[in-house]
Amino acid sequence: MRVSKEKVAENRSALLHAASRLFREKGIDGVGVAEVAKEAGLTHGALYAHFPSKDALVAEAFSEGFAGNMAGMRTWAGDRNPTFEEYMELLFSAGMRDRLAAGCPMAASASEVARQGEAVSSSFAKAFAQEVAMVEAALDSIMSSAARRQLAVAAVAAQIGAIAVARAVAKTDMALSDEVLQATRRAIVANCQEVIAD
Amino acid sequence: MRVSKEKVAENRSALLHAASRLFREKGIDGVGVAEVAKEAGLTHGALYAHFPSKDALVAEAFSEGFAGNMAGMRTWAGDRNPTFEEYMELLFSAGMRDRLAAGCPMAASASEVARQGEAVSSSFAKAFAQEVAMVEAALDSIMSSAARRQLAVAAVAAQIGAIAVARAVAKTDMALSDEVLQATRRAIVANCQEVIAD
DNA sequence: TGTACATCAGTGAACGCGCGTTCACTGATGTAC
DNA sequence: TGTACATCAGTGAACGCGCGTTCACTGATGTAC
Repeated sequence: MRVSKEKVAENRSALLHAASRLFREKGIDGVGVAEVAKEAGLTHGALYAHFPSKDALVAEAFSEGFAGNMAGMRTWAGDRNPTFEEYMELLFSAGMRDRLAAGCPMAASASEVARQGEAVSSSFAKAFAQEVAMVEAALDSIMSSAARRQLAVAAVAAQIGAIAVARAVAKTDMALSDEVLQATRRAIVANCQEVIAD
Repeated sequence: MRVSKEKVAENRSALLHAASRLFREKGIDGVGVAEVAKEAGLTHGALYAHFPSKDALVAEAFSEGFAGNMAGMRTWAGDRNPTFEEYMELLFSAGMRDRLAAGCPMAASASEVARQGEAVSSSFAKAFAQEVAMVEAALDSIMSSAARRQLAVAAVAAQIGAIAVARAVAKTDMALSDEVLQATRRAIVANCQEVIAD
């Protein structure tokens, strides 16, 4: 039966949130449209009134999840201006590794995105650029803009790798998992300090 | 019909090679056992005479693929002793990004491994440790062993992230893809030089 | 060395299952008068 | 404001399909005598 315009928007949002959470948790191929719809309190048929295909849902859910993550980081930052080191401590923390469902969708899906369609790839690229911009803004203004850009790109790429590796080995070697986060963060932060010192 | 012992070993090897290649190319969930068996010149039923389940095949195929990749790197190194910088140039190259089927299985499956069983996680951890050891051996002996270890762990984790990100955005933004590889490699190499300079 | 037979890798049909997607239908919402 | 009706989000059965796994069967291999 037809539902109110408010309810339509609400359902669409519920579908995106459910999809975003489940894809991060179980992988894109690991979750069916029926499970997403059920999680949102709907049946699978209703999903196709909102999205033309699973692929379209994946792309939108990725943007949604990333936007939520960015908002979470802005909340964490509050009104103080976190330093680069503080950002890195957050991004490479055990909490980031362990919060799969609410964490960064880039780290959760990095290797899978390469096999998805262009819409998903484009969403990923946009999200990456946004996170780079956020990190760049936290970098000391002493640095040249080119150096800031390079360091921010390296920091975000390294973070995605470190989180993915830390998650992959967590099931069998927690000490290694912690070491990966710490070592990668220290290398990135040390490089930042070196650039400033020059 | 029964086949000779040599043929059995040959078929098992063909299954592992096909699985290893296909999983990297299409993802673990993206390839069925029938496709793997067909690629190896067998029917799907035969696969279960060699492996008790798909999960067991995945774990062994991962080890196989990683061993092949390590062997390839040793061939590339030859009898000269590549420097850390040379290793990084290889690991962060466009060729590494583009050679999905023959490239490093860690970068191809990083985010998927977190959702697999313990056998796969254990295979991943072993492979990671081996690559770290290889990179560590290339590091200047001036460094303390702790510093070498930290730098090698960071380098391999950052490389996995950079390759995964570079592949994810390659479909829509090749300039960004190239930039990610270059920026991450430079940050890691610069950090190495800084450690040496201290 | 030759023969009889147990072994078992490989075949291909079949299993139940969940996938993404479609569609006839329902009935409350929103709109035109 | 009240009524008649078109719209369309949501339902749930059904589609063909490929999945991982099982199993009765085949027949060449390997072995025991």
